Amino acid sequence: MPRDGTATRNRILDSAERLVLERGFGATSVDAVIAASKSSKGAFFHHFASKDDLGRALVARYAASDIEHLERYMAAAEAESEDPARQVVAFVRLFEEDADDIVAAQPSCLYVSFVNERQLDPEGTAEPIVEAIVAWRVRLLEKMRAAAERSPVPEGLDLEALADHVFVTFEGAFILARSLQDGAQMRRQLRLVRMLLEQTFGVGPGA
Amino acid sequence: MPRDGTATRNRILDSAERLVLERGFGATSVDAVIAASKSSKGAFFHHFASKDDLGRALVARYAASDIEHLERYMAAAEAESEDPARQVVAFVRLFEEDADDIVAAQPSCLYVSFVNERQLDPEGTAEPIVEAIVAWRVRLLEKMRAAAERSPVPEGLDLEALADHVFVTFEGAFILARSLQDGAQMRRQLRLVRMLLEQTFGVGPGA
DNA sequence: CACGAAGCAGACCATGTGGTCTGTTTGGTA
DNA sequence: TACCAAACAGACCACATGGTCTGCTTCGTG
Repeated sequence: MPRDGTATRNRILDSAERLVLERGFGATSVDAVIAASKSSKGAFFHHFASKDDLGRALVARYAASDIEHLERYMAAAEAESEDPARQVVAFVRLFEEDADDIVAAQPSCLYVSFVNERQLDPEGTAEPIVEAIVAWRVRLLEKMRAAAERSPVPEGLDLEALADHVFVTFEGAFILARSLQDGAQMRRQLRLVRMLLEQTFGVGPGA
Repeated sequence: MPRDGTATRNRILDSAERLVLERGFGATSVDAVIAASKSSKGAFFHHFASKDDLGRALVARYAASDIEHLERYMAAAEAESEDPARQVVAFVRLFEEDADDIVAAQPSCLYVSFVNERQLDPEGTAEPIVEAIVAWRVRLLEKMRAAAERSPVPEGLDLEALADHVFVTFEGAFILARSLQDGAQMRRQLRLVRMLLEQTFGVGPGA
């Protein structure tokens, strides 16, 4: 294996991700990506078969990082307490504490760009996104089910919907924050959901 | 005033809205809009100065319709009960009941397309969106404040965030539903939020 | 009924776009 | 050191796209 081209490939992916998060995938030209990553047409199409191929790679990488993030924070939450209810709350609190940094680092969520502009084949791009969503759902749902067994929850509460609601809040808060151009909205929404979860599972703010 | 061109203009707006909701604004070409609306280049640029101008008109119309929707359902909710807490719950329930129709009629929210692909001048497009968001916030916040005065809510609850959370859930649920290609997710998320609100403001499901 | 402007049709244009091709450099390997 | 494939650089191309222009049709009005 001659020279390692992974560095260039990652530079392209990084630049593309920044641009897509700001302007959307359709509005991001490959020329713009090339300019931002200080590479060339030759380099780009050496590493990616097409623009759509870049899109697939972007989503795959983003989703993988997302799942990794989920597992890391879930592990940290599990280290805080044995009680599944407190674990769920701690999990959301960890994201809440990082909310400002998250929004500052990325003004939007990559999923939105690709889910909304479905000019890519659904098979190739939707897959990693669904995988990530399901990962969040499964991980949170097992905690919530365990928590619901220990302390009673409201009659007819849809735990699966509640598990998904964390993802829903993330996506919605991104849009709210971006619309109002106020990054603090993410933190506020996450704090709210954390409190609703504390209330639902009967977990007080105390240690 | 010669012949009335409003009909053509509306046909263009309707077709454009459908296309943008499905493929995003950037991925929607004016040629596609012209074809879908069975009009012509001449007609298009007679009614709209540019593609961006169409975008502004689309957002303005959508936001106005959104606010109208808000007021209509809020009035219906107010007709159901005198209790502000029950009014809030009823308001969400009305959207919950229409959830399947809403998702079927529009696979996404127009706001997302324009907030995410900010290739339009922020001044022209962001304005109506912010206006609509604030309208929802103000309308729900007054109800929630009144409800919070009657029955105690959890300490430190951010009522403004809770008011915005309805909008956040809408936007997030659109993305969830579209990602999973399951329109039922909207209804489930709205039902969940309704139950969380019932719980928060101490309103039982009974009449 | 003339006429003028709004409404509309469609050929046409300039440019930006995704993608190709040829050529050059680089670095591991026999 | 000769060699070769990977890694790039950048000119080039075909085409889609946003936008213009000319001209025709329709209708309210003097």
